[in-house]
Amino acid sequence: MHAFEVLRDPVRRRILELLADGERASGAVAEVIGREFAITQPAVSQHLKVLRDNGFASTRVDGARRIYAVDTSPLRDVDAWLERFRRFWEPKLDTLAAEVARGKRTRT
Amino acid sequence: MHAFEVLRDPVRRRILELLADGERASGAVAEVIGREFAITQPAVSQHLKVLRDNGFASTRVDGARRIYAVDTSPLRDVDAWLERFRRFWEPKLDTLAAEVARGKRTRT
DNA sequence: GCTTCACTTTAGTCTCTACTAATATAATCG
DNA sequence: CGATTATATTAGTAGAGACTAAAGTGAAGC
Repeated sequence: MHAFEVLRDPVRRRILELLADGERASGAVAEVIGREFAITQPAVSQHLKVLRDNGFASTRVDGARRIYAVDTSPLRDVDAWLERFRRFWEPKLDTLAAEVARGKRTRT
Repeated sequence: MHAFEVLRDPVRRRILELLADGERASGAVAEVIGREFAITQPAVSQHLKVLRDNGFASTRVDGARRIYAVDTSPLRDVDAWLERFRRFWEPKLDTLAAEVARGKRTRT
């Protein structure tokens, strides 16, 4: 599944925002998301599965809990796709700045 | 419609890539896309409409032709959303470089 | 060892969307 | 004007996917 298809769903985007602030147990995510979007715990679990299956999140077992952490590699793909459009809104960067902005390391 | 919902479709992403290289008539887009994705002209026209309606493209009339140009403002929203995740893959930039990378103008 | 808690998986439904075929509109050309 | 070219719109359909309810799995507590 393509990164943009995963990110299409507002619930999944919100889950990633939560995880960006630090890892959380499935139940903790379900509690917040369930409240914000009025969906059930299984629904949240299904979204977590999509995120897992597509490399957006990883899990760690802690007793009966599953701790989720964000994995940003697919987001980098999105960032890379945007690359070709950035010149439309970052037109005036000089060469060095452009290099840096493009993520090309300037020193080790 | 949210930017990610628009970008979810690979056809629409490809159209934006084409338009990023320069404006094109609807028919020219339909010709390339129709060949690459094996879909009809009306299907491409419908995708162009979605892009128009959501601010990803603008049109100019040229006789019987409609010339499409990319409009990147919604892509900037995507870029902005990615912002909070960038620290995961751009951890070592010094302050100045980070400012530049973030698009905050350093002069003027 | 049974009950409870934390979470996932499955089955079924309903809505949404991308598509084709057909039709409409509107400019150009003979 | 009538035919053709360029493009958009409409109607209808099939498939995808997000949800709920219910059932399954497995660790923890008494």
